[in-house]
Parts: sequence; structure tokens; C-alpha cells
Amino acid sequence: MKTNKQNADFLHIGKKLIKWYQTNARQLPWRENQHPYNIWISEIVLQQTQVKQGLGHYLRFIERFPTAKELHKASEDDVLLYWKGLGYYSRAINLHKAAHQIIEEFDGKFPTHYQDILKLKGVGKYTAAAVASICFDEKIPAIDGNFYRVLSRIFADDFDMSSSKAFQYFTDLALLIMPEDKPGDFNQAIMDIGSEICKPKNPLCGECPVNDDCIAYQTGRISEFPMKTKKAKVTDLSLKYYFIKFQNQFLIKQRGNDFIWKKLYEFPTSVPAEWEELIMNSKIINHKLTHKNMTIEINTIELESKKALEKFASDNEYLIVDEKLADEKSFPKPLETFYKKRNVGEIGRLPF
DNA sequence: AATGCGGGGCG
DNA sequence: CGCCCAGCATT
Repeated sequence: MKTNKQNADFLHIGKKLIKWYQTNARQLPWRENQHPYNIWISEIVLQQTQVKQGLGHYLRFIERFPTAKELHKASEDDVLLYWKGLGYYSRAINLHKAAHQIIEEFDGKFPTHYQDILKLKGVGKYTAAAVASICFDEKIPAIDGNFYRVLSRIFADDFDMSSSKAFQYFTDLALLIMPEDKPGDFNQAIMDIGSEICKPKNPLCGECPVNDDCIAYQTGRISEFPMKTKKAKVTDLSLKYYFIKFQNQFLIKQRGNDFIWKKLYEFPTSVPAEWEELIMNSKIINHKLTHKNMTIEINTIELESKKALEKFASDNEYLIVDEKLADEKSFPKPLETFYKKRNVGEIGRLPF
């Protein structure tokens, strides 16, 4: 925690949020009472799910399974049937398992403390905090994506929300603005403001009850927050090449301008079916290599004549190059490696 | 620390 | 149409 924030009083922000919530809360079915069962179901439904999408499912689910006892008695298939279309189906399976826990481990009574609620299957820190604060007045901030966004903007704080330390960091920040009283209203105020006003894109700052406390808004830097490093997406890639040659000459073609290795040269990526017969009589050397997250298979085919090579090249618009000339072309790294050490490999059959 | 789960929303 | 999405369990 930054020391310059420790001594200042930010509790007035939380108090404003609570006051705003008491007259501006969205009217939602699970807010008609504070039964922990209903709040719990609603929080699970709303994980990674918009209210607009989850509302109908929530109503049908509660109608079919009005209490933990009913949910406990149901079959897993029945529970899944009522989850159909919502996605993340392990949520439904865990809901069902948690109903068993409530009946068997908690004697049919929904647990009343954060630490016990957390023991339920499918309930993590966010959901446990939401239920504990809304239903049992425990002062625990319900830290989710909304909270990261709202807090980072209020404090114009560029702490990376992708960091593994972000949860603790934003918990500390939340406690700076969280009053002792009405923790449930406080958390729900953040939920409503996060989804309706302090939206990721095009936030409606003019309607925000704490816009004069929001440093990002006051300094016109809303779009800078929250700070988030996007991790490079890792995808496995499997490639197959044919190193088709006659003596010291072989075939290459320049890649297009899309995907990877733009404009670099590579070996043929396929062998047309009409060449199959000719190639069946050739010696095939199979070579596999890995590079980063790629696996590349290269089949070396020694043709019987220069004429065959030329025919193949003109049929498929390949370039015939000399081994020395090839050095002047730009190859992707794994192909260049192969090109320089291509005497490695095993004799095999062509894998058509 | 990274990955899988699933739909809808968004540019 | 591809990309994105902090909640939770699992690895």
C-alpha cells in the first residue's frame, strides 16, 4: 500500500456510495429479501454473466429449487437442465454439491460466516464476501473485476490488475473507502456502479455519485484505468513441410503477408495427389523438430531427375534454388536450422 | 503461475 | 467475425 494513502480519510467515498445505493439500487429479484440461499444462487449465476442474461435463468432456477433442501434432493441432470444455455456448467455441478454440503455438513442451515461460506464448492473469495456482507453484515469487500476498475479509477492507480498481487492490493485499497456499517450495500453499490456507470468502455461519469472524488475523472484520464498487461496468447502450432530436392537443388516459395513469417521463404507445404506415384518410389527422410510452441515435421524427398524437379516446380509455382543461393533468402528460424543440418533424420514412408 | 470452462458483447 | 472477459477449480 502506498504510504501517501494511509493517513488520508477516504471513508466519505464509501458513505456516498451507500447513500447512493439506498435510492438508486437496481430492483432485482434476489434483492427482495436477504436469504443467503437466494443471494448465493444469484452470485453464482452472475459470475462471468450479465444480469440481462442471467435474470431469466435465476428466476427459473429458484422456482424449481426454492431452497437448499430442494436442490439437495434433485438429480445432477435436473440441475444441469436448469443451467442449460448459461455456460460454465461446472457452476451448476458445484451448486449441487454445495447443497449437499449445506444439508450434511452444516445441518441444513446456510453457513453464516465468510470462512464457512468459502468452504462451499464453487464459492471463492468474491462470492463468499458478497454473501457474507449482504446477508450477515460482515465487513469484507467483494473484490471482482468491477471493483478493480472502480478503485483504479477513483485513485488513478495503475497497479497491474493482471498481477498475482492485485487481489491483496485492491483489497487494501477497498478497505480504505469501506465504512464499518452497511457492508452489503457498499459492495452492491460497487456492483451496480461497475456494471451500469463505471463501465469498461464509455463510462457514464456524469451520473457517478463519486465523480468528484475520482482522480481519473477529475484529471481526464479515465481511459488509462484499469491498467492491465495482456499476456501473449500461446497456441500450439503444428506444421508439415516437404523438402523436395534433386542433388543440390530444392524448392521454396515465398510466404504471403498474413499469419506468421510474413514474406519469408519456406519449403512446399503439401504434395498434390498426382505426384503421389512418383514420390512413392523416392527415398523419404522424416525429420521432426520443435521450436517454441511449434512442432514441425519435414519430409525430405529425393527425386529421380532434374526434370522431375522442374516439372514439380512449374506445376506448383515453386522456385528452384541452389543450396548456396538459398543462403541468400530469409527463412524462418526453424527452417533455417533444418536447412543447415538436414542430414538428421530417419528413413520412413510418406505420410499422405 | 497457467489453464479450462462458455456464452454474449464489442470493435 | 475474431477477440475479449478476475471467478473458480485444477494442475
